[in-house]
Amino acid sequence: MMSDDKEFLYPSKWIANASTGVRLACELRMRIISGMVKKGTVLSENKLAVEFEVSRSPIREALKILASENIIRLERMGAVVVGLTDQDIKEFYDVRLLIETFVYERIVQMDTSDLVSDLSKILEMMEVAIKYRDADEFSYQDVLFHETIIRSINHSYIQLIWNNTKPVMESLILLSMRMRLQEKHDDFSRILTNHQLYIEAIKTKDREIMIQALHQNFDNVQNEVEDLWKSQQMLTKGREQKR
Amino acid sequence: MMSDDKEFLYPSKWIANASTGVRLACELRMRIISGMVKKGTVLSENKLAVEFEVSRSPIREALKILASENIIRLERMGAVVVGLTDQDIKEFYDVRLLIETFVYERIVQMDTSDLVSDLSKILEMMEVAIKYRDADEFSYQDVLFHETIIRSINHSYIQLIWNNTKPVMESLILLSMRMRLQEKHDDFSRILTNHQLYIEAIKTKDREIMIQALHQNFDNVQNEVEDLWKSQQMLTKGREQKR
DNA sequence: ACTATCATACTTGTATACAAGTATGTAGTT
DNA sequence: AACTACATACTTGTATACAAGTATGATAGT
Repeated sequence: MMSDDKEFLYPSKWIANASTGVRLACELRMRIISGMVKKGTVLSENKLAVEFEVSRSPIREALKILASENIIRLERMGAVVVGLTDQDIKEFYDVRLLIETFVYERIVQMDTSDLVSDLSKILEMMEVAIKYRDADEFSYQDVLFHETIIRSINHSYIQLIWNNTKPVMESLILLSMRMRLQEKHDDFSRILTNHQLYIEAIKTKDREIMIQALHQNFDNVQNEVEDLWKSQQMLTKGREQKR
Repeated sequence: MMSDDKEFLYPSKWIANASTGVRLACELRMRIISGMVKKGTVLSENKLAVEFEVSRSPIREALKILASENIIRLERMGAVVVGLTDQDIKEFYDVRLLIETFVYERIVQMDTSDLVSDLSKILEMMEVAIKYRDADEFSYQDVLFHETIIRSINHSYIQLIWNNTKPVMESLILLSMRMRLQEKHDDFSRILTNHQLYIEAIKTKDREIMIQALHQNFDNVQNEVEDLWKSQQMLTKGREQKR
């Protein structure tokens, strides 16, 4: 059993009833994307099993998951950490834009009253999360916001793409929000306004507004990337201090 | 070790040096998509292990793969076969269209001489495959054709989506081509003309031609779906005869 | 000093063992 | 007849054992 007395980057309550393998994947993903585990590192199943005090079975499961996300590369001897370059992150948002544009084209042909209601609820949750300075909860609701939009069109393969990209997005947002909560607190109100714009675009079915919302949202990309590198620097410093 | 003396739907030489788990995933995928394993069936790891004469480890690996493709659904007790509805297949081609359109927008900004050369080679391979009535080889080259186009833009997340959708596409094409080889042999020349059009669109960077090529390609969808249902009927009859 | 060979300590892939939980059917009770 | 309790035969998740292959380094020979 994976002991939980150590420090983990991934919020443990989000995966309380997941299998050990999935939990490990989430944690390793965070460590890799945050830069805590540096790219080029070779991960050995045995060493990971010892480090996390579990057997190789869940470790193998975790590595398979991360490999399917292109975060690591399974080779003959060991799993090589690939990580994310800023190029990767840009390309990641290419896909998000592609998907969300497609989804919106479906949404304008639907009855959206339920969806708008769901999104409004999530938006209020996000406001509460800010009020209590809970970056993790904010991230959770942020991801949920986009997931709710995507699920609404009931499209199996779009959903599949979402499932495959969600973990990376979740990690990116988590790291970015934790960073912003400390240094750039007024970013959050901009994010809220942007999400309000999403809702507006869905409610009015006005493509112009949607384009504006997407544009604003993805203008944040550059910021998030910067946050990521800062986050990595912070982690590095943190670790150096411990030595 | 997985014995290979039984009848398999998936071409064994395509996965000669893959792990047993991956091979099992390919075979199970074919059986599910072809309808040989009916949707709603509950697969048990133990029973599969006995049936394929392997241990549970590779079976688990295979089931994880199929679950990530939404072909099965892992539940508390057993893996439920989901399979593909015609709706799923339509949605599958939505995504293909989305991806290939995106890719083409990148391609028109590139130097495409190498790509055109690669594609021409594959096209000639396809011609040879037809000449020798080799449906499997034809399918292989067909999939490779599209994969080559997608790889050419070097986009990590588009590549990731391709990796996640390729297996299903491969299965669909395989089943469809095997069917057409018997009954609709002149379909193949239409497919070749269509692929020639793809090359033309890439060479000339003329969006009109590309739209035409995509249009023609995805007009085949309806045919492929029909082929799939026919293929299922054939398999069903074949199995009934054996009883 | 340099190269070839081989022992060794790693690696993954697969098989098996064990633990914990769940559906099912049966026996006993009301 | 209907309902409860429990034994049983399943299920998955995790741990461990074993097999086969690979990188590394030491050792012997030149």
